[in-house]
Formats: sequence, structure tokens, C-alpha cells
Amino acid sequence: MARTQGSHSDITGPRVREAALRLFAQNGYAAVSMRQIAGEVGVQAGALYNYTPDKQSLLFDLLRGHMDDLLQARAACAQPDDPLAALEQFTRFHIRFHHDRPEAVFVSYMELRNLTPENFEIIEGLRRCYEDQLEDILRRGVTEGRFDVAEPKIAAMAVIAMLTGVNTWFRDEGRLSLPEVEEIYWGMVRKAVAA
Amino acid sequence: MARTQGSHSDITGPRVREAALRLFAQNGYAAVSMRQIAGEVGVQAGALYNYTPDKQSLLFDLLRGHMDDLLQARAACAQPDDPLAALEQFTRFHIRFHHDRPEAVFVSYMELRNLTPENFEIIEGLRRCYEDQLEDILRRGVTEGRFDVAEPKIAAMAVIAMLTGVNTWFRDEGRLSLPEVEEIYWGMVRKAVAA
DNA sequence: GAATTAACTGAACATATGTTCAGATCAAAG
DNA sequence: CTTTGATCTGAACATATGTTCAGTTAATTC
Repeated sequence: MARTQGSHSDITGPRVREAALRLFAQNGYAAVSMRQIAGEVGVQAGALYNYTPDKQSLLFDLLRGHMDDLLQARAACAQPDDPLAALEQFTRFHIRFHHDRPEAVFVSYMELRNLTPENFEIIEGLRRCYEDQLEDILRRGVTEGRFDVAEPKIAAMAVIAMLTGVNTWFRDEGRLSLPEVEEIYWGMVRKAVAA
Repeated sequence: MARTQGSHSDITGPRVREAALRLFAQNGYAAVSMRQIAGEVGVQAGALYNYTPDKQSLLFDLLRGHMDDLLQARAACAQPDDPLAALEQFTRFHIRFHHDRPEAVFVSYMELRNLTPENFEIIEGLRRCYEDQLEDILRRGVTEGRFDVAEPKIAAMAVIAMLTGVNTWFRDEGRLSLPEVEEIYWGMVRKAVAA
């Protein structure tokens, strides 16, 4: 049972996923070859198959891992009883979480169609689970008379689309800091659903 | 000068673009081969090169055509002086226009990274031109004291992201009609920027 | 130092890719 | 009917693809 400690496997495995994520984000899943990924890691293409059964699983594992991270990070948040506080919490969490991993966000959105149907269903289920959390907040706010939202499901989709959009233009070196952007978006979200 | 009238070219040319658009939307630019496109048209791969110098130009022409359509359709709209009316007009126009051509919208968003840098710059310029129109409406509304928007550029990006998001979930056979969806989104946009 | 075995190489496999081009086809013009 | 030229075929080109696998390398254990 040699090679358990200091094994390259602990190093190479993550590096494969990192290289795949970066390349998929930059060029798209279909446009990236296993040889490119291997080259980025400094290894021959065949060696990748010690870490993934095939290219499809590599993509799926990235998306799956991202969605797991999202739901886990979300679950670790305090969940205020007050709907307004919960909505603010969700808004700021979403912007921050997505800002911190732009490549995973991008790939998770762009490469859904390159998943096999079964894999797609799994990712889609996790995504729906996240969306439902926002929908629940909105419904509670409506019930308590704090929000004026005729269609909580649609409002949830609209808010998430708006918030995720930050990733398309925000730059760390830009004029505005992330907390400032958070503030601006929270203002719009709050007003958009206000009673 | 034979073959000018009733020429197949008038038929095949558009069919090539239609097939390419449909296939690019479904499978992504990189995953679609010239032979697939040709097969869809009922022709051999070599024949496609009577209608496009290469695959890249085929993609570019689709995106270019879509952006031209967008700006032209927008220019054909009445442009109300009243900022609130102008914003409502923009909101409804955006939802309707994007609803009517989901494939072109999808491809225009997803395949930007598969453009050469020069082609990308052109499309990006057209896109900015469209965004600026919304930004101008918001600025005018602020000047006239009708809107409360600290960052018109960012608000414009947020509104557009929100509106374009309709395409990701809306189905014609769904519970809500497009006019109903228009109404819901217009309500959220109006409140989000209201003074 | 010998044995073990995880980690990796390098070549091979069958198939697919974008693009080119000489030649066949055939509708229209003279 | 003959000429013309746009339209398309079918094969070829060089290169790239995902994946497999027998064999090499080298870190660890005994």
C-alpha cells in the first residue's frame, strides 16, 4: 500500500478540476480538449483518466460541486424571521457568493446543455431548490402584508436574474466596490417587491 | 448570366442561416459541425461555402443580424418624452422582441466568446448602444425628479438582465400570457426605479 | 535493498473536424 | 440547341478528437 502519503493524486486531482474549470469558462466545454486540460496540468492526456471516468463527468462534477457549495453556504446563513431582513440577507449573499467564483457561475450557466439528460435533471433540481428559498421568502412577505408580489415564483426568477447579472459587468478594479454594488441592488430589490 | 431568377441561392442561403441558428442554439457553436448544418439543409458540406466564407462568419452574421434587427426595431418605436412612459415602452418592447426570437437571443448571449476579437468588438458596440438607450431614459427620469436611481448605468444593466431573464422560463403554453408577464415585470421595474 | 503499487507516459485506435476543389448538373439566355 | 455560369457533389487534405492500455517511473513499505 505505497504512495498514500505525499501522493501526487492529492495534488493532481484538484489541479485537473481547476484547469478544466478555467478552460471551460474561457473557451466552452465543447471547445476544450482533454489534451488542453492535461497540458495546463503538466501531464499527458491519458493521465486525466485517473481522475475522471470521462470528459462529461468532469463537467458534471464541476457543476455538481458548485451547486452543493451554493446550497451549503446558503444553509449556513442565519435565516431571519422578518421577511424584509431575510430578503436582504438573500440579496447580499447571492451577490457575494457569485462574485467570489465567477468561473464556476459562468460554467454552471453556460454548459447546462452539454450535460446528459440525467445529469441535467440533477443540476436543475438543485437550482430549483435554491430558487425556492427566495420564493418562500417572498411568499412569507406577501402573507405578512410586507410585500406586494402577485407572482412570487416569477418575482424570484426576476430577482435572481437581476442579481446574477452583476457578474457580467462587475470588476474588482472598477469604480464601485462590491459593498456599494450590494447596496444599490438591495435598494432596487427592496423597492421592486415593496408593499 | 443564367440562374438569376428562381435560383436556389435565394432559397438555400436563408436556410443555411436558419439551420445554423437552430443548431447553434441547441448544441452550441463549437459542438455543431458544418456537416450537421449541411445535413439539415439537405446539401453537402462543401456547398455551404457558397454562402459563407467560413464557420466563424456564419456565427458573426447571425449575431450581427440579430443586433441590427434589435436596434432597428427599437428605432422604429415611438420615443415618449415622459421618462415613465419611455421606460414602460422600453420594458414592454424588450420583453416582446426577445420573446419573438429566443434562439437568436440565446445564441447572441452564449456564443460571444466564440467570436474573434474584432467581431466581438463590433457586437459589443451594438449591445452597448442598446443599453445606452435605457440608461438615457433613466438619466432623464432622474433629472426630472421622477426616478430615484443613484447609478443609471448599473440600474440599466440590472433592468436588462431581469427582463432578458424572461426567456429562460417563459413558455407560450404556460399559465401566464406574455401580456400578463409584461404587466408583472413592468410593475417591478417601475417600482424599482421610482422616486 | 527488494518488493509493491500508485501515478504517469507515449503510442495507438477509430472517428470527426473545417476547408478546398475538380468536376458533374442543370436552369436560363442567346 | 448551344452556351453559360451559378449551384452543388464527392472525395480528399491535414489535423484534431475522446479514450484505452501496455509499459515505465518512482515513492513508499517491509
